[in-house]
Amino acid sequence: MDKTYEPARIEAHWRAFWEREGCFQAGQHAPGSGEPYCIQIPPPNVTGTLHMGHAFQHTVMDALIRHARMSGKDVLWQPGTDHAGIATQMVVERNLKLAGEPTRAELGREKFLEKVWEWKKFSAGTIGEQIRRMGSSVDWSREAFTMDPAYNDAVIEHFVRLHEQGLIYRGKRLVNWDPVLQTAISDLEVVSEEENGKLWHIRYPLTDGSGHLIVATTRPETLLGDSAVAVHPEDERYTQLIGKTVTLPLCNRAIPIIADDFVEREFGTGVVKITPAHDFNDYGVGQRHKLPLINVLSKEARIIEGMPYAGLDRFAARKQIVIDLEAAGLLEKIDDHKLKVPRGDRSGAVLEPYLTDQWFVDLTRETRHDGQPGKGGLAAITQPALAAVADGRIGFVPDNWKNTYNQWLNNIQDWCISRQLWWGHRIPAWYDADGKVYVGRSEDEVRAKHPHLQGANGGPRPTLQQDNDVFDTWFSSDIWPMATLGWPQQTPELAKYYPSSVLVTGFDIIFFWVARMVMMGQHFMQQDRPDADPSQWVPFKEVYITGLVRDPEGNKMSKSKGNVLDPLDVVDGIALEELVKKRTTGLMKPETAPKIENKTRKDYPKGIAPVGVDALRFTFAALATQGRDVRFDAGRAEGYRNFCNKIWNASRFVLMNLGAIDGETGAALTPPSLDGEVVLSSADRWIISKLQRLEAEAAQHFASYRFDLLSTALYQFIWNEYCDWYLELSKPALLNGSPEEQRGTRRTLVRVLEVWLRLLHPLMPFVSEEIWQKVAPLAGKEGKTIMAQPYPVAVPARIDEQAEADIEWLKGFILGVRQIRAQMDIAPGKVLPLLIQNASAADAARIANMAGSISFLARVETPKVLAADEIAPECSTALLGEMKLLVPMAGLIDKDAELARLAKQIAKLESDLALNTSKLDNPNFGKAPEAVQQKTRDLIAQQARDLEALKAQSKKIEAL
RNA sequence: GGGUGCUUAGCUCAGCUGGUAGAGCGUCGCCCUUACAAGGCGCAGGUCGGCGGUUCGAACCCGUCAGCACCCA
Repeated sequence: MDKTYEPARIEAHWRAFWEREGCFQAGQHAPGSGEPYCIQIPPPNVTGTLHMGHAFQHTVMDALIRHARMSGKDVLWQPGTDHAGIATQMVVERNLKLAGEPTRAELGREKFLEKVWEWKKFSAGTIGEQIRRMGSSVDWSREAFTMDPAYNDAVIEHFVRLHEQGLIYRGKRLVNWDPVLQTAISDLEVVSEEENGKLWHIRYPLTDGSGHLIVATTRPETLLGDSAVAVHPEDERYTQLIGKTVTLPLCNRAIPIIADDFVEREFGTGVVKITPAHDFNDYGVGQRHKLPLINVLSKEARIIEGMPYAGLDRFAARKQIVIDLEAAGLLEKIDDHKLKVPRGDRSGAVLEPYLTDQWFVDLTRETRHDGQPGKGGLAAITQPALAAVADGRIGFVPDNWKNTYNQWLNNIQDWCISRQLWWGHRIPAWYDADGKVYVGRSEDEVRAKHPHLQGANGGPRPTLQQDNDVFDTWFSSDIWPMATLGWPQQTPELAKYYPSSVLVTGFDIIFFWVARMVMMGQHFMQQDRPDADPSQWVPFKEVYITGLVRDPEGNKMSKSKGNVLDPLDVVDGIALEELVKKRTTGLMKPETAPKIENKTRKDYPKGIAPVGVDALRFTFAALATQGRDVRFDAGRAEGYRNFCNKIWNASRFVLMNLGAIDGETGAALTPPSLDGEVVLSSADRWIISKLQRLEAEAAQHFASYRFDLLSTALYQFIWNEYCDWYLELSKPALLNGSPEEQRGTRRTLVRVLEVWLRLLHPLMPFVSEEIWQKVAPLAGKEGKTIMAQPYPVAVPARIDEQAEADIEWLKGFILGVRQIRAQMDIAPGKVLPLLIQNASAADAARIANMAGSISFLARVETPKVLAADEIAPECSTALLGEMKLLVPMAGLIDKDAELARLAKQIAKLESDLALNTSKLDNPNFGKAPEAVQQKTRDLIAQQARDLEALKAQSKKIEAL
């Protein structure tokens, strides 16, 4: 064993070993129930790389998975990636541009898709490598991709079935249109932020020449498509005008003045223009008042042919229209105005409400949209999804996230699932020459279903044209839990692993993904398993919502902000200059580079030190509190790297003391046998007892997903109990104990170590495996890998309260001496004489039993217990219960220093005592439970006794 | 406008059903003590955002105010 912990070598070795040995594959299990346990990875976008958020969630999932595997479950951790339609298409287009290759349009659909597949192959490899390096024990043999042929079939199947059930419709609706990407996007992909704009006040002359109305608008260019102007029905300023018409400026069309109570009287002039084809509110007004829809924009957001200003971009048109209105004397005024501008979350382009034909999933109707008998989407999909959480078949952790889920489902809109992209699942709909649409699993199926499409009497078949569009990516990941297990085939895997045990994901995709998986999973599995318990319909039993990883200032990490970290840069370390370079190259907005550089230099002045995978994983676990933000702190990761080093060295100590390695060289030796009689000391029994408590705690924290508490418990036990105390206590025992005692201590050293390595394994797989391999045989354990060993379970019978009390007493004893030593500036190596006054019989027995430990740890001579009538010399004092620890001052301790030390203790004790006394003096304290009262009385007695002792001591010294 | 959180030591955060506030990192002092200086030992540091209420007792429950954050419209 090397003298220092070097993670890189260890990690590479065991990663290869585990995969070679097939340790991650589903269907195998340690001795136990073999009950299925399944997690499906939230599939990362195939184009990207793993970021800190992925690494965090993968840490959590891998901990759960390794814990389940060690607990004897039949474990499947399903990996895979998502084709991420828009994102991927954008990335590939950008790459083509950077490489100076032909554009998407120039390539054409087929050639372009070849390019995307090339990129996918490369990118998926990177992601897979990252997942491997983090030690994630996913079953690679089952890796899935949302564009795999089988997965594709599942996507088509779920669309066709929904269509057959009347839950899909195609319609001309106003959708969010991205004029840059030239596709529709769903409400969820719209980001609205307040921006500075203008409010133009425009005069609309009354057609009868009796004056004009002033209309306030933020979008003057849409005036070309106005169908009406509207006022509030109770707005007295305008009531007499309702029903008249105004003449639309620049167009000379007469449009009606209508009344609708959606108009806010306080906004602008209280008169608004109504443009039903270019505004969501106006669309509703148009429906209510049967107004014509006048489209004025093309897909690129230019004014269309046949309109004034034809060919002008929307913003150019706005400028020109304002100029022309001004020239015509129709512009009343221009105010500054803040407004919410909707932008596409991918392109950043200002979106247009745009009238196009799109496919929708009905989620809002009680009955079928087409009037056929049967349930509509509200009854068939949305309400059952709400019920699954309401009746507890799906639980959220933390629980309050169900509010977010419910709120969204209660206000849901129909889902626009078509996208005008090339990369994705092409919509299985075909159009005949008349534009009539047929939906089916394939063109053949469509023709088979409709005899008139087969060609009469062997004549030519009518041509069919497939829909050019693809599905929204989320309309394929919504069946991830089913499709990765083989659905729509009823496979054994689907039978065994569906529903999965838990979904681990961030709160930001509760709507996008979680809710939609529940909707679809339940809808289809209810149909496939009509007789099963409803708990078998949902896609997962629990949803564990993690926080989002943020930078040290609490900002969300994003490439554009330049504050992203590659988890592997934390693992391997990265120099500042390299990190700056990484963050400032390939930016969408190169002008932000200086700012990013400054922030990087501020956040990581020395770069990032390498910590290894185990330390990073442990850091994530420690940060996995129930909050919604996780601020990543590289210093914390370094702290846990040190923890790894501690583990490493503690293990070296154990192996050395068992004769299994050479202390100097670290070379392996043949250790002497530990067989034979053993005697366990208080310390041995104490650490075994503490271990039981740790095991119980670990079980509890896994059950409640409290990885922060789990990591703290492990850290405390390993460092503060096992290393700080038990290893130290073992030293005198190994030096001076009888053969039986030595054997007892050696055995306890190695067995307790072997157990906590297993406890630690789900969080720190590499270092625990590396050490376990060496330690296990000495602890009488055999096995190929720690991965397949049982996760330790507490044995309550091994809790030893007597030993625990003994060691707590010992710790207090040693602390007392150490405090005197440190506060009196006595050299640590100096062996002190020690007198004991007022020792009870129990104290005396403990002193006798643990004399070796006391001398070694406190660096004192054998304590001399004074008889009741014996007079002590002048001493520095520490109290332990009623017993006094006395270090003679002669030649060691300064009188004033001791007085100052005592005074401080006295002051603290006095204030504590006053507090407790006043509590007890409260006449109503009698209402408190007896146990609480007794505890307070005991405490007061103790404090009073200590106070008296210290005061007496102080007086005595003062008198010197 | 509707909703959900947050405010505890210099920093990042725990604090279970209300019973004299905890951890890690950092700071300070002493130490290269034969597993570990990526270490050991010890100390310091908080009127738990403000105010009010319930209670014998409030970081915790209720109300209110202030500040911050996020989501939805």
